[in-house]
Amino acid sequence: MAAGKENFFENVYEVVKLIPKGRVTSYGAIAAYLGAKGSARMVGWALIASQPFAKIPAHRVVNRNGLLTGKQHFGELNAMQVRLEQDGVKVEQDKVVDFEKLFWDPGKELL
DNA sequence: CCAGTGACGGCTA
DNA sequence: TTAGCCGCCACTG
Repeated sequence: MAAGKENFFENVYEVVKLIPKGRVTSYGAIAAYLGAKGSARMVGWALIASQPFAKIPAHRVVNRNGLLTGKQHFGELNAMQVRLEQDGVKVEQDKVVDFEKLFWDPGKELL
């Protein structure tokens, strides 16, 4: 882990950690905020790497549909949903309820 | 070195 | 409206 691209990962962790409780965001939003607009996949990759690294609320990051696409990487499939519910986010069918309302844009709320 | 895959997103048919 | 394809960047085999 020397440096360079790691900056991108570090930025992802920073933003995700700044997500307020009860709020959620999307990969594309983070990617766009970091300047990697269009490369939302890299954000997902960063979260996978962030999982064992630190306590990153990755469960607050979902896809553009508000679907818990990454629940599979939380160990148990319901772990992500449970965590979201503990944060005050309602989840139905592995999907965030009122995703638009709970959506937290780093480039808009943070900026 | 080349090919396939992946926690996504946007466009086209 | 829904379904399918391509594009993005990085990692593994």
